[in-house]
Amino acid sequence: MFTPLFDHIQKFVTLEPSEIDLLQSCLKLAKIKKKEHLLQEGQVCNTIYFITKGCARQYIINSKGTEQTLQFAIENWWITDYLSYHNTTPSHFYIQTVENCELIAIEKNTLESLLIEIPKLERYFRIVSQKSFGAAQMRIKFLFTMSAEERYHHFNNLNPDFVQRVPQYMLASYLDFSAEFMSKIRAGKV
Amino acid sequence: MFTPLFDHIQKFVTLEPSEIDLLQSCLKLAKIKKKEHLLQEGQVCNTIYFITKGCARQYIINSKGTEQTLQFAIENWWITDYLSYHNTTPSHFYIQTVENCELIAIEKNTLESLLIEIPKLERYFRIVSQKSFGAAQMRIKFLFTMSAEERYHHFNNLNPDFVQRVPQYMLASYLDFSAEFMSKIRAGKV
DNA sequence: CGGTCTCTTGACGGAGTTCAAAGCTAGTGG
DNA sequence: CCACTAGCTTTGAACTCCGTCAAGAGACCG
Repeated sequence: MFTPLFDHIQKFVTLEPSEIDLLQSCLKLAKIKKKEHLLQEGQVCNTIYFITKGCARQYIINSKGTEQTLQFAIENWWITDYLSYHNTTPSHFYIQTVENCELIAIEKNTLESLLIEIPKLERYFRIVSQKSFGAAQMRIKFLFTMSAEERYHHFNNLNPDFVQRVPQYMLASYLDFSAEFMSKIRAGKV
Repeated sequence: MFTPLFDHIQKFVTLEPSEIDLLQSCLKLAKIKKKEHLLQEGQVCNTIYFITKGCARQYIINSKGTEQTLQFAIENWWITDYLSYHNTTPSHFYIQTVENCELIAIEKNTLESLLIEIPKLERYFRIVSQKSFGAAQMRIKFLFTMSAEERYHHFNNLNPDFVQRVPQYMLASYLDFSAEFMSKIRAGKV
C-alpha cells in the first residue's frame, strides 16, 4: 500500500530494510473524497502529501472570485506549499483533491524526525525538489512563449490521458486562459 | 572570499570546521565580466553557480527573436538549470551575467563528491531548492492574478534597490510585458 | 427525473502588442 | 576629456488576442 512511495524513493536512493521499516511505521495512508481541501488559504501548511492514487491541485481565488489552478499533482507526485511550510507563514493557496484520492500525508514533526533518522531522505527530497523547481521554470517558459492555443495543444500532446481526468475549466485556468476561450479552441473557432 | 556562501549555508545547517576546510578546498571563485554567458541554450548544464557579487539572469529567446528573462539571481542566490543538470539533457535556457560578477562555480562531479563527504549539504540544498520552488509558485501566482501595471508596482515595492541594477527591457520581459509598455507605465500614460 | 455543475456560442470591449521613428545615455577609443 | 556610436528608452497609432458577459445547452449525480 505504500509501495508507490517506496518505488519512487528507490529511483533516487537505496534504503536499507531497516530504514524501510522505520519509514513504513511512520506513514499513514488516507482516503480523501473528491473536492475536499487539504489546505485552505490563510492556514499554515505543516503537511506534505504524496499522491498514490487520484489527482489533487493547488489553486487560488483571484480578485474576480474565479479559481485559478497553479498546479496539478497525480500519482507519484508530492504536493504542498513549501513557503508556508518552511517559514510557518499563512499560505496563499488552497490544495484540494480533484478526484477521490489515496495519499500519504506526512506531518512536519514526523518528517523532520525521519530526515534525521534516515539522512538518505534528505538526498531524495533534494533531488525531487530540484526537479520540481526545474519543471516550474519550464512552466514559466511555456506561459511566456506560447499563445493560448499553443499552450493547449502542447499540454494535450504531453498529457493526452490526463486531460480527460479534470474539468476543462480547471485546465483552462492552469493554462492561463478563460474556460470560454478553451471551448473555442476545442471547436476550432479561433 | 567564500564567506558569503559559508554564511548562507550556516543559516540552514551547522558545519564542522573540518567540513568547512574540505568544502573550501573544493571551491573556486571566478570573476566574470558583464554580459558573458555561463550557459548556452542546447548545452548540457553541469555546473551550479552561487553569486557572491553582481547579478546574473536566466533567459530564453522567443519565436520573435526577443530575449525574455525567466529569472534573476543576485548575491547569495544559486542559479543553474536543474532539469538539464539532473537529466543530462540540452538546456532550454541561457544563463548570462548582467553585471560584472564574482561567483562560485561548482562542477557536477565536485558537487556529487561533496554531497557524499558532507551529507549536511544534502539538507542545505534540499531546503534551498524547496524554498526556490515555493518562490516559483508565488511567481506564477503573481503572473496569473496581477495586471502588467500591478506586477510592475509590486516588484518595485519589493525590490526598490534592485530595479536600478538591470536594464528596463530585461525587467519588462521578466514581468511579462513589452519594453514599450513598461515605458508607458513609468510615464503614467496608462 | 430535477437541479446544479459544466460546456458552448456570439457580440463587444479592452489590456497590452507591434511597428516605426526619434530622443537619450553611457561606454569607448582617439 | 570630448565625440561617436551602439544600446536603451520613449511616444503614438493601429491592431489583436483574449476576456467578459449573457444566455442557452448538456451532463451528471442524488
